[in-house]
Order: sequence, then structure tokens, then C-alpha cells
Amino acid sequence: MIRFGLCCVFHEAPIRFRTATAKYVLKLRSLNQDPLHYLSQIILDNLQALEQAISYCGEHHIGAFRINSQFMPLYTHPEVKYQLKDFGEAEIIYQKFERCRELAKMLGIRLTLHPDQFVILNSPNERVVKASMEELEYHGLLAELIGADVINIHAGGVYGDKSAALDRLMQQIPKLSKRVRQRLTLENDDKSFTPEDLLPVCRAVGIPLVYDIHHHRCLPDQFTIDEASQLCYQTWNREPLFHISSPREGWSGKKLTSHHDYIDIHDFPLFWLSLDPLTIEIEAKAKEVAIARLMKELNLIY
DNA sequence: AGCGGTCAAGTTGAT
DNA sequence: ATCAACTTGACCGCT
Repeated sequence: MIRFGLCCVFHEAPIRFRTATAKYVLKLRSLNQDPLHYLSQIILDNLQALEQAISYCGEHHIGAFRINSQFMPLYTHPEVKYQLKDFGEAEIIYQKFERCRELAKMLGIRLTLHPDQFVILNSPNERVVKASMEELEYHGLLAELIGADVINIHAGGVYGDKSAALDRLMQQIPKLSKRVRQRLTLENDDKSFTPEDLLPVCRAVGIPLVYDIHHHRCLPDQFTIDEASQLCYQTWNREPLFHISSPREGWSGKKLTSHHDYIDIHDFPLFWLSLDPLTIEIEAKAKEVAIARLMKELNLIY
């Protein structure tokens, strides 16, 4: 069984997640107003949106949903930081998390997380590494609360010495909590680290590799797409996860890295359909509309 | 209601 | 030197 995953937001369906800025929260505090109430209201709204998102996926044959890192906004911000138990509405929030977890389980919707570009485990700057570890621990908590089995990150920067950079990455991973390590995955990127670079790291540390075919096309290595797909697939101890996208201006355009509204069917390797099981997250700006079109073009009848 | 300025964080490469 | 890109616009406040 192949399933497609939607990333973070909806294009047409009226389901929206909220965020907050540190500036505004700090302003509330300076005005002696209660920022916790503001933040808990955002989280409650996000929980309602998540429930809607999971239901939508269930109704539209979308098998996975990636949750935005800002689900609990500013959780790790040095000047904001809060804990759920600080909220007056804490019990309701925990109940709604459980409700989302159960709904996703009942509908068979896989939930994933993708911490953003500021999580750099291999930075030479130890403050960056420390902040990254804290951010990952927040994702571990969030993953447990919603029942996500993937926390997917990139390998970080190169800093002029790729193998030293990968060594530093391998040093940091064992320091993470179990609930993060059990979910942590690496992904090949479009500028620095190929599947060839990361496969040995993943094997050594015992974490899976998310294969991003678009990144691999932007930054190829010795492996063909078929070979990389197979090798990445084999790193998984649970249902494998791949990414796909198409370049905004086509493969003859000058910027290959920005995403198109839809997936060009020619960019989709048909042999992926024989990989079972598999989750494919669709990175296309038209979001759920792009998934519907892709499924139709692939003639997948559910 | 609509719109504009603004928003935590790191690294890379295009301009 | 500056800035866009990266998983992604959404936030408040002014008119």
C-alpha cells in the first residue's frame, strides 16, 4: 500500500494553523497582560485545526500529514518558553491531544514532523547545537502528544569539511533522548549532503534515511534514482518515507530548488508504486489539490 | 475589510 | 554585501 502525505497547510480547504511572534508575546508581557492565555488559545485553535486536518485526510484518501513546527509557538524561545502545565486550560489541551492521536490512529493517518532549517546538529557553534537539541526535544514531546513516528531533519552544514561535519553529526545523535532518537530521521538535501553521504551515517547511528528524489536530482551522487530509492528504503525499521516535488520553472529553468504548484507526473518514478509499504510526502504548493491531481493521474483508485 | 510591515533561530549560493 | 531559499504565510495594527 502506497500513501501520500500532505505537508503542513491546505491550499483550498479552509483549515488554518495559527502562529505567534515573540515580539507580540513579549509586548503582552510588558503591558502586564497574560501571554499564557494568548498562547494556550493558539494551541487550542491548532488542535481544532489538526482534528479537521486529520478528518480531511481520512475523507480524501490522504494517508499522512506533516505538522508544522509552530504547533506550540515559541515553545523553545529563550525569552518566551513555557510549559503546557502552566496553562489554566492544560487539562483540556491534553485531552484534545489525545483526541487527535486517537482519531489519527482510527483513520490510519500517519503523522510526521519536520523541524525547520535552524536545527543544525553539526554546527561548530555550540550554542547553535544546544538550541538545536532543545528544539528537537520539543519535537519529541510534540511527537509523543500527537503520535508522530517521524522527526525528520537535514544533516546540517559542511563548513568546508564534509566528513568532519558528518562526524560531528554522529557525535550528537546519541545525546538525544530516546523519544527523539526513536523517531529521528535524516534527509538528503539539495546543496550539501547526498544519499551517498548519509547512508553510512544512518547505518552507523541506526536511524532511517528519508529519500528526497527532487533533492537527489538537484544534487546527484554515484547512485541512480532506483538505487538510491532501494538503499534508502532498506534503512527503515518502520514504513519508509520519501519526498517528491517538481521544479517551479521545469528542469530547464534556472532555479531548480523552488517548488511547483503540482507534481509533474514525469518526475514520479513509477517503480515507487511497487514499493510496499511506502509513504510519499508531496511537496507542492497546491497542497491537497496537488495530491488529488497526482492520484488521479496515477490512476490510483481507492 | 483590506493591506502593509514585520516576524527567533543557520547555512548556502545566486545576484 | 545582500538576500532568497529552505516544509509554509500569518501575525497585528493601521487606514
